[in-house]
Amino acid sequence: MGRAKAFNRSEAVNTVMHEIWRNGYEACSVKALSEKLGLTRSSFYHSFGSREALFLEVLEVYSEQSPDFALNHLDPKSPILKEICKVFKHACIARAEDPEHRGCLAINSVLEMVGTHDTLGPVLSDAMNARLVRFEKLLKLAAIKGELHDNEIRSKAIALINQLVGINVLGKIIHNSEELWLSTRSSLAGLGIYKDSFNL
Amino acid sequence: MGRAKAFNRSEAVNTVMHEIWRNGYEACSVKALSEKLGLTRSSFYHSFGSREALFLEVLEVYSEQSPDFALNHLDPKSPILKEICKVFKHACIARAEDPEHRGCLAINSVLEMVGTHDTLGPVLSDAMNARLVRFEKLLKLAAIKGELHDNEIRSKAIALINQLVGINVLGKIIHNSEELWLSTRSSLAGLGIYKDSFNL
DNA sequence: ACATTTTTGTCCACAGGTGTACAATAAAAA
DNA sequence: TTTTTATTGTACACCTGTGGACAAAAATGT
Repeated sequence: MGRAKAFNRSEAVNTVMHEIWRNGYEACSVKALSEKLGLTRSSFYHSFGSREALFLEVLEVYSEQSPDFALNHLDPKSPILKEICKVFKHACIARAEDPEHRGCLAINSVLEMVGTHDTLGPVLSDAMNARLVRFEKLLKLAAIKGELHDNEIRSKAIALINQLVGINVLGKIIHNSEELWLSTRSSLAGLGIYKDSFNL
Repeated sequence: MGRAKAFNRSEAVNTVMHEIWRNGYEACSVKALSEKLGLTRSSFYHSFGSREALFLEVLEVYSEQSPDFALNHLDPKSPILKEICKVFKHACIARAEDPEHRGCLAINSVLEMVGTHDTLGPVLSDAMNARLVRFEKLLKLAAIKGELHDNEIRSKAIALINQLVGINVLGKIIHNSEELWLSTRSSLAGLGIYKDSFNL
């Protein structure tokens, strides 16, 4: 009953994700995306509703494959700080060694749309804040477990986001993951989050 | 001899700077800029040659009023680290308290164009690298003067750029300059660059 | 064969943008 | 007044984009 879909939806979302990642949201017109997908514009609108709706779908998929996704399902028994540091090292490698140096889709989008796009701006801003809150919770947990001094937790959480943002932008300029990581490690060590015993 | 210019060129460049700062380069079409300036498109092309040429002019003007411009003409006899920290505090205030939360024009442009714009991308990337080299020189000088350990200078210079980038992006999310500065101060202290005696 | 659903092709009317060209007008100095 | 330059108005030919409409074609299960 009924014709089968000719294209794999999640594959299409993935393709669009990479297009927006590479070129930014505004640079990806419905026409351009349709052509990339091998669809007509009519089919595009029929399948995805609108470019904005598709972006939200893309953002969800992206967040699940982002370097810091691991922090969402952290075992409370595991060494929190070490896991955080691992994520940062992973981010340095991912950003500096991406042959296209695209940075992080979410952060790129924050820069592009917070303050200018009426509907997507707030969505992105909220997503960023959620990341901040997540770091705050993890650091509090680490403090309870005795891995960290319990002072300036909020400041340190902001510092972590700050560091992550920096890595994503600097990855476009500095293409040497080792250099990026050594600098990141210095900063994390300064905050009392990296410890030499981690050996990363 | 000959008609006098009806509009102040540097005033116009300033207006365009604020437009690009607010909305990004690509969002500012020649038409939009011309209208903002109260010129026809013909006059625009006649006066500025092209949008790209005008952007380069804007970038130069911007860099001279950017929070970190002070670091270009630093008296070698002054306390280097303290001056650097002052610039960072100034940046926190400027970014968080900007009612429009535009961040830094140069960094926004890096995000928008490095990797996608053939001619402006490299210009922006080079400008960023120049900032990095400047921090490196300042830290070396500070080390010679005994203000700083002379190890990991390059890493620390990268960390400074990283911090500056982070502030510029986070200013779009965190609108509390005190919070931003306290976090920045923690990071700078961790790197051995901020010292309590600075009292900032 | 049939009903059903997806996908296509092709329109529409519209808004916005590019770069260039050229004649016309305005303002200032010689 | 004349020369010189700045600025305007207008036109061109073109490309890209939006969202929606509708009939036609293709592919599938029953």
